[in-house]
Amino acid sequence: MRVAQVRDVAALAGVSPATVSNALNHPAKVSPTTLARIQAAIDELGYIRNDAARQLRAGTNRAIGMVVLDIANPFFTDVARGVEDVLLGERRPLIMGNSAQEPHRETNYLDLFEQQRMDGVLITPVADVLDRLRRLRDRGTSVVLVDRMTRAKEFSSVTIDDTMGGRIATEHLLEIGRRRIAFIGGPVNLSQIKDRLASARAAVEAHGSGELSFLETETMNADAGRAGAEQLLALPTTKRPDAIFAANDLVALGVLQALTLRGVRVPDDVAIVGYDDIDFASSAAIPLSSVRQPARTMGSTAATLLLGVIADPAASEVEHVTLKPELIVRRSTSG
Amino acid sequence: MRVAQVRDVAALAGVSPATVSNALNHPAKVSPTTLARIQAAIDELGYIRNDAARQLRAGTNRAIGMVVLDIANPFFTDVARGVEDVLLGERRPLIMGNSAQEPHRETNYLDLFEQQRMDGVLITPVADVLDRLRRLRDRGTSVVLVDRMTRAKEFSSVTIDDTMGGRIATEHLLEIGRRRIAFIGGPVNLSQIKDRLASARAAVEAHGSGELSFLETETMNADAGRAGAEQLLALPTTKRPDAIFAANDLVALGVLQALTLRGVRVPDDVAIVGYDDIDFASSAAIPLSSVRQPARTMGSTAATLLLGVIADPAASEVEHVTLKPELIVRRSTSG
DNA sequence: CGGCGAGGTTAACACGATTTAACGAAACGG
DNA sequence: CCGTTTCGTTAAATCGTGTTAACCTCGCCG
Repeated sequence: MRVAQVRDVAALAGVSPATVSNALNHPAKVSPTTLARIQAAIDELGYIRNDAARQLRAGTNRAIGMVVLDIANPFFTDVARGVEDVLLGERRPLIMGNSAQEPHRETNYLDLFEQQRMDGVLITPVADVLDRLRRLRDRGTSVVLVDRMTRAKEFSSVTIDDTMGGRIATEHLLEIGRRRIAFIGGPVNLSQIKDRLASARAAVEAHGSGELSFLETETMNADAGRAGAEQLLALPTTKRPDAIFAANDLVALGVLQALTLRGVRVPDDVAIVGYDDIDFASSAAIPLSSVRQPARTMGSTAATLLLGVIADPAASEVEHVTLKPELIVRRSTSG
Repeated sequence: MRVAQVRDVAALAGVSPATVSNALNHPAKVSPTTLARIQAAIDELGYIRNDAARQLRAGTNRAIGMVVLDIANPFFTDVARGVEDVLLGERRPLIMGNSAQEPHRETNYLDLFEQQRMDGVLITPVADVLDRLRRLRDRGTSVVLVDRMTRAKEFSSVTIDDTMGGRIATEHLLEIGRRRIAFIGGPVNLSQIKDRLASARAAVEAHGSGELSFLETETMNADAGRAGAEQLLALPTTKRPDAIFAANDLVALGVLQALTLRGVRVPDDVAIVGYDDIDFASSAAIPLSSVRQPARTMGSTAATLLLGVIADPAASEVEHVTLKPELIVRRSTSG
């Protein structure tokens, strides 16, 4: 069955194709009566415009591409929700791709977005894709970075203040009387980890008493948390930490599980603070204190920033928004 | 800056545009030496083909669209991973949309996929979109249903055997000596829930002794689990269940949390079985027994099925694949 | 030496919607 | 009554690639 086209609609409505196009894209230019006739014809034929043709002629694709770092991590799906919130209002489709932290997947999606001549792209980069992003921009696709910043600062970005996050978590542990704090997470070449760790160290130092140890992991999932906890439990009792600061909630949940299974009381023996405040943090057997990252807000902010750049790529300044995290205290640090 | 086109590449390589097109799409038709010259020109200019033009001319969009029911549910992100696994190998981009169980979002994505003339669509429908799907198919877009089946059976589908899932979970609870089993989940008009509940009832009946109560919830998240558990705890001790079968792991985690906080011992006082075996099930403080759904396999199967239909829409029969779930026993049912 | 076939290349058109410039008709004022 | 403006409509050109049928150039064989 042949699919209805503009000229079919035009024929049925008794006007020319150009008028149909005007009706769809510039309704003000068409008289109300013909507008109604055209709409009726569209409904009758079930006409749906061919977006490829529209795109080719218009030279622009209204869709926004997003490369998510890890779709299995609730933090990033929350970010995506925030982006959707904004784009839906603008009637712009969101094309989401999952790089799963693999550079070749990331490249794949960038290729796709480049071929599609997208209006804009949001990305949390895995590999070094700066040159790719520059090329995208040169071709007319606006780019905003999410949860990452480049040194050169040539692209707008939205990040969350990790220095503050590390500080408030550590200060909280110190305030409830803990002195031997262990930080679990990694790898340390992630700027997020670096910042959280550094500010945790600074907080301990500023406090005067207490000490901070660091247990680096390769990944940040529950397995890493379990392994890290086991390692700490192997220490002689006097050396054992009385508080653990996990680099994210997945790690914290792993830690919590390992401690529980070994009969260590949380928070009495060991307090735990996580990071991200994913849904599961509050659903844990012992609800987890966590540094809440405004993930959804980050998504909506990034989308808004991107729309601004798209609206006027030349004029708009490069802008870096830093959002503030917030400590959510729950049972795991307040026996 | 003007973007390089086929004719620019052709000019630089000293051939005609048609030859460049042949080099890209039918390399066998072009001599190796000119092929090399063209490739060099492409690299030098950084040429990237305009997919809108390709699509318009070819009348087909290689991308596959997927409408995910709830991107915040790890079960569905696992399904998506399975789909990706297959499509990546075929060099077909996956365009993922999240309906978040809202009909208007679902419609939005279907509109998009229809305008884009996608080759294929995978969907876990929320609302009644059968007529939309039929129209898609009539326009040449193949459709495969994921985790759902229509009564009319006009579309291929992949589902998981919920009857079996309900049975094995219940039999397991009976085997470890539990007799008062409560099923928590809903809404009951979901065929999944209906099947799991019915087969749980059947299993209890077949066993001869024991009873099954049903606590319906409106949604299936941790909050619903917490609320349900509170309700059960309010019962007089003799009426309290000694086992809970939760309709999914999110509910089960909520139940586990509520019980733990109230000092109920799991599994000694109450055993818990969940459903889905999401990552967090094994990471819970008390690792959760759960009916594992082969989510990733479901995704890859659906994708494979879809590719088959796309390859030959006329010849291929409508096919329904039912995958078998598997019971994973952990601490929550094996003190 | 002429005809033939194969492989490689080319020119021209097609895809479906949008835009531009031109056009006709109605409305208006002098 | 005629010239001008306004509004709605139209024919034709355009976007960048893929395909088709024709074409050219060799090399080969009779």
